[in-house]
Amino acid sequence: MAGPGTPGTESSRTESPRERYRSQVRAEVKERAWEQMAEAGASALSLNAIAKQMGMSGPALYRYFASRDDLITALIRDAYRGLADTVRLAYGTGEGEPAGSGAGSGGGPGADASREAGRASRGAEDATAPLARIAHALRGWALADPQRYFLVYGTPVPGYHAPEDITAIADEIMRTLLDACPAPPADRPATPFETHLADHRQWAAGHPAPPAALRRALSFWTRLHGVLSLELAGHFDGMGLDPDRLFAAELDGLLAP
Amino acid sequence: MAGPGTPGTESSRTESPRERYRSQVRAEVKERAWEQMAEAGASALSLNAIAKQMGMSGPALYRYFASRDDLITALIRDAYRGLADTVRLAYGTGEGEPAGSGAGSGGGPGADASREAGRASRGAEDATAPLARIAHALRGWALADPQRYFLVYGTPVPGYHAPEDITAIADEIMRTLLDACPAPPADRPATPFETHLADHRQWAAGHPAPPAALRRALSFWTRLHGVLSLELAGHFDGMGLDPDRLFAAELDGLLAP
DNA sequence: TGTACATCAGTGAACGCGCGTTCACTGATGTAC
DNA sequence: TGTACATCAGTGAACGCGCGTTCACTGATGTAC
Repeated sequence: MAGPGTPGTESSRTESPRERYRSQVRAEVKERAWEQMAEAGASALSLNAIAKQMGMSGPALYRYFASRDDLITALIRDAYRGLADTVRLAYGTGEGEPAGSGAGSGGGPGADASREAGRASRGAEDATAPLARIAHALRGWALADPQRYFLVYGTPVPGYHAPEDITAIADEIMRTLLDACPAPPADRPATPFETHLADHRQWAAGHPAPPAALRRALSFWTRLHGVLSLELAGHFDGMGLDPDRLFAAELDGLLAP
Repeated sequence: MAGPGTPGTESSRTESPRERYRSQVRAEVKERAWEQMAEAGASALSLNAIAKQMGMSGPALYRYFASRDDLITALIRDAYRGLADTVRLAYGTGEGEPAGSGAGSGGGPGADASREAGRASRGAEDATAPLARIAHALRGWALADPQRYFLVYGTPVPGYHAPEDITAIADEIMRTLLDACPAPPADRPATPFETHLADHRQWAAGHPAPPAALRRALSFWTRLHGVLSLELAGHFDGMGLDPDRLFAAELDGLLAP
């Protein structure tokens, strides 16, 4: 269940040369896969096409992925992992992923290192600043590769159920959001919906967040996903408005009372 | 460009028997297509499979649709049309689409008829009531067939550009939202973002809505899409919370100041 | 009312394609003594 | 350091599949005189 200190997706300490090579090829296959997806969408992903692009024969890829579905699942996992790391990093350090970063990475080593240090060094900042940083990091990550975002939050494939280790990453993302939600004034009475949430918080099991924070984390998630996914899908394109400002306005409304 | 009184998608007045038959078959093809999409997603849609299911040979369908893409475009158009009609109807009458209505229809005759009557007969209702009605109708429409909703607002196919008549329907939806947005107190100063919107309102060209209403219509759209698309994609599934209440809460927050 | 013709729905065969995947095999790389 | 063996990456041929789409044709339905 993704304990602390989980190593990066591929490379791990003390690999043999062969293992290193395997990791490299696996990584390149995925990179080509992302390129293909960016060009024609997830449904167009083809093992043979990837192999050809890499100068190999089709069957060769079966040394690295058991099947096409296996590759896709790996991509989904990497997307979730990258998103979780981006969010966690933005929460912890005051900066999101470096602006122009490509689709690859997945938040390798170094993510853990600077986290707590960053938090401690900040003085008394606005209580909502972490959420704001997360929001911008999230958007940056999504804009860098919209199809990657949609692989996480886009149109579901009717029969598909993500394996447990992926849903664990999804939970991790929600926990980070909860971590980032400021505690509300303790005297305010809980709304009926907040009470409902307090009674149905499987997704926040074990987290000390109070009802109002549950509510806020949920709103943060659903509202930002709303603007962001419409932007990524191009629905604002002919409208004339500036998506940056729309996002900022939505974020403002979210952070203010 | 979808003027007033546009007839239903297929059937039109004084059809010859052959034309009627054509319309029926076209409609059945689409119905099977929706079924197929509901089972395995849009990418799995196959003309041959539809033909087999209808007891015909594959090439027969080319009498009704010029190509697979042509069929998909027709489905997208119908989805937009159905959504626009649902929203317009909810705005005009005080009721959304009848609860259990299937994927077919597309808001045939009768929609225009009862519209204005319904508006007139209501007394002094809350100014936000139309938006609330639209919201619930929207959700009902989406839950009735999630893949249909995602065909409109889901993961985009990278190269695809919708034909003009479809984007016209999208505009129509926005206009209805603007119609439904209550006028704000005239003395409140516009926020910077509202000013920006007032200066970049291509999507609201010709509509008399004031800046605050533009803002509200946009928020309505993005925020409801946020909750709804996450719900439809199943992201709330293991979380324990009640999607009905989450939606209601988000709607409340949207309608209150 | 009946005949001649045009329209059009649907068929079956065929084409070419690219897909995922299996299999037996070659050749290079690493390991053990 | 050198030899014997095991591991494993990659190949090429092959299988079966279903897809979209074209084409020449049959047979039923509608239309004109």
